[in-house]
Amino acid sequence: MQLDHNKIEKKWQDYWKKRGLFQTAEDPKKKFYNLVMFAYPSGDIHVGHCKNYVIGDVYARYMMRRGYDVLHPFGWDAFGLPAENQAIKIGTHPEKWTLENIQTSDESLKLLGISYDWDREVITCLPDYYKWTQWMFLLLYKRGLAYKKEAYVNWCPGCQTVLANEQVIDGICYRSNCRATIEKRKLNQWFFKITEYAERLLAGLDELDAWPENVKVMQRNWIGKSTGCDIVFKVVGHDISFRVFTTRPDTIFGVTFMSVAPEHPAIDELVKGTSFETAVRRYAQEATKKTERERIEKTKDGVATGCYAINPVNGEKVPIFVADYVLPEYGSGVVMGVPAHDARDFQFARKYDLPIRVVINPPDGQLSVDSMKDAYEDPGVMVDSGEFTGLDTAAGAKKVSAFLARKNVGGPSVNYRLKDWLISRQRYWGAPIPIIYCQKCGMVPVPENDLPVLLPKQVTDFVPKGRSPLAAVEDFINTTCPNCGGKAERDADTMDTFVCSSWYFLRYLDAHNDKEFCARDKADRWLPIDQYIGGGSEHATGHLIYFRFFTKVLHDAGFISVDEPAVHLFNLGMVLKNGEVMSKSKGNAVPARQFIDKHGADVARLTILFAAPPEREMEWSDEGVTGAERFMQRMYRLVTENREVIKEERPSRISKESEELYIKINQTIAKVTIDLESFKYNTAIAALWELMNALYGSSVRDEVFGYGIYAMIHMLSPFVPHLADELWSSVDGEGSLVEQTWLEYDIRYAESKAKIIVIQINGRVRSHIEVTGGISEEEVKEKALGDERIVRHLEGKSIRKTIYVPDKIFNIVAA
RNA sequence: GCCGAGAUGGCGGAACUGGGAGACGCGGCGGACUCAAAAUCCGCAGUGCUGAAAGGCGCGUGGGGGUUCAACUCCCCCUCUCGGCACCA
Repeated sequence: MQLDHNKIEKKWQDYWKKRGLFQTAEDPKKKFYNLVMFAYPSGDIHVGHCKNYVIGDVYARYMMRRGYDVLHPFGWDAFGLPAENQAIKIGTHPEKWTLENIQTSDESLKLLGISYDWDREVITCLPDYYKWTQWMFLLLYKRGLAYKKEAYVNWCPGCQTVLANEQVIDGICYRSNCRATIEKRKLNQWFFKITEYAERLLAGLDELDAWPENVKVMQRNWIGKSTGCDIVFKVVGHDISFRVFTTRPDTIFGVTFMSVAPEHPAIDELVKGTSFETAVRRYAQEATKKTERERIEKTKDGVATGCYAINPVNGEKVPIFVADYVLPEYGSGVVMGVPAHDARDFQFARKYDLPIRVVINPPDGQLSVDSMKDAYEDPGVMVDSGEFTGLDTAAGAKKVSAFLARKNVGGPSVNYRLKDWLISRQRYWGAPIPIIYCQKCGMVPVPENDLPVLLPKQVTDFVPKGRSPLAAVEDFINTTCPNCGGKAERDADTMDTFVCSSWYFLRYLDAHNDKEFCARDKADRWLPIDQYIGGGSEHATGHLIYFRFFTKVLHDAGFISVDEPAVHLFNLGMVLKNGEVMSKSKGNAVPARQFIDKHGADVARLTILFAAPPEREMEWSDEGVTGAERFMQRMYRLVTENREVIKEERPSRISKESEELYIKINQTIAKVTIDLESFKYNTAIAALWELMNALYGSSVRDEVFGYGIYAMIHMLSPFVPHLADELWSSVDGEGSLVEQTWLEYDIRYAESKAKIIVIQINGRVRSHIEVTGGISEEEVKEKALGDERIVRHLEGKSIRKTIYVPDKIFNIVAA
């Protein structure tokens, strides 16, 4: 009797669809929003992609059986560079390529039997979606959170567009097919003011108890809060003062120079018309041309400006340098140089023979400048610091801050590493930025009624030339001003696709609404996401910050009541093949469709689920497939060969010889239930496998045995739903198992009656005794000491003491 | 450099709150069925020494110390792997 997976799977998928089992309840009594991160449509899906969907599906189906009204949607993050690059390569339109990919992938996904509510599918590149992406832009614009500024930005020469900070990894483009070294360019670009939410994004992490710690740590690092103090240095002979940030105000008496970033706008004025001008200009120019990496890798250097600044605590004059180790984007782009207590300043001072002044001593010693090989950066005690001498770092920092504040030359201050999110892109395949430039009125947002600003389809030249291909589309660019009706031009840039993905979870709630991105009552009904199943930790400092940011903005604007999007987050490990991440471009992808065709969706599901715990990386191997296939066949046979004894009632009478089997059944129900709730699907399946082995090995074919098979069928349903429903119907079960309440175990038979108590001597296992029912410590001791092997081992030794762990271990300490 | 996660048989991986390490699977070996093979079913198996065998004794969760009657689990030090951050003042 062979299992015909193709036939069975088709049958049940059709049935689920016909019954509308996965259509979301309009009026949920017990809602559960189960969300799997949506995907980029890159051709067809492979088994590596399937992991996310399968794991999300197991959870969704389990929650359905727990009586929840589950919302389990899917969609496509459909804008983005690969479509455009493909268009350039083979001449097809990005939209065509993308929509075809989506269609193919949808078909494959449906073959997997995932319980999606397909009616809510969202596709971000379609106008009814990106209309609302543009609406989001306008919302941020109105709230002062979207702005345009000229700044040094990350330019990817490969992609011919600017990138957000989050998309630059080690100075390299984040796109795996690009990996070009990022350059700095001064350009006028759109930013979202995520920094305004830095503190709330940071503080909110403390409330996210059910997020993995590593993701929270990564976000904290990314936001990079430091507390310190601002200090104002006046420049001698100029009407300029620098407000510098430091985390170590206690080292203020050790300042011997200042360094200004080469990008700093004040440089011009400092050196104009002086003998330093040429050298400084040249240095600044060269420095700005360098990539971030080049700047990091070279030794610290700089150039004198001939100007001096005044230390506000002691009135000392210190020279001002331009140095490219100073970052223009952090703090004010100016730092005070304290060589004795900062490694970078130390290097710089040694190079230019600047004075090094020790103002902090270690708690238990004394530093001397001559013998110092490195800066002393740890906390210590202030010395040579006027009235502050003798204070330790913590107290000193506080006192100095307060002193500066009192004198109105600085004071306590906080800085974040997080930078504003650069969202404009010089590429075609994205949502157009809904802004119009009027010669008379200036920058004018597109009125909401005019949305969407449609992406023109007649474009044929997608080759990036440093500006958006849209700039060349006259029909698109030329428009009239919504204000005055005069001649005007549209913004030619499109938005970062991370903008599209920052709010997609809201669109699922009301996917067909053409009046709002989502009706308020629907948002209130379904938010927050109860379980977010994330693709991997690479999203920790990108998408997972952005969508928190959007949630907070929409909350502040009164559109949703939550201010964190997701309660639980579960991050999955990737699927590898031959030690590398499975992907089409690496050529190691196992196409899902092909695999399902040959082995079936349930085998694919089982292979994925059993191979490794979901959060860990898993290596795809054919050996895993063999096991899964065997499991399916054995289960199928178990049912077909014993159909007449399968019973859905708990056994009324438990005979002596089937008692242990009944206990095993109940233990399995308990174990599988716990594991389902905590995403330990691999051990849940191991438990099912054990029960199956026990059923195969059972010598009785009574009602306990029959109930065991029944329970197996039940428990299989989240993991291998097609097989489970097929078996369910073959034993006259009604409908689909997703409609059946999850099994409860019989608490009276949850613990094995037969116990083995291990007898140890000095912690080594020497023997064991078997007991059924209760036994007292005295009895155990008596039996243990009477045990032949124990007696032999105790020869010539005396018993010091004994330890008894009830029903488990009896340890004799002897010497 | 800093932060986080991890290292367990030939392999993927189990092990509650400190209580028999190696569940379950793959592969392997032996047996049954078969003319034979596949499939299937049953059994064996961490490793060393010892024993004809049943068994016995030792060693074993990256390495080294420690706490404990008892350590994969707790503490200290070290090595390696993976991920993140890193000129952030």
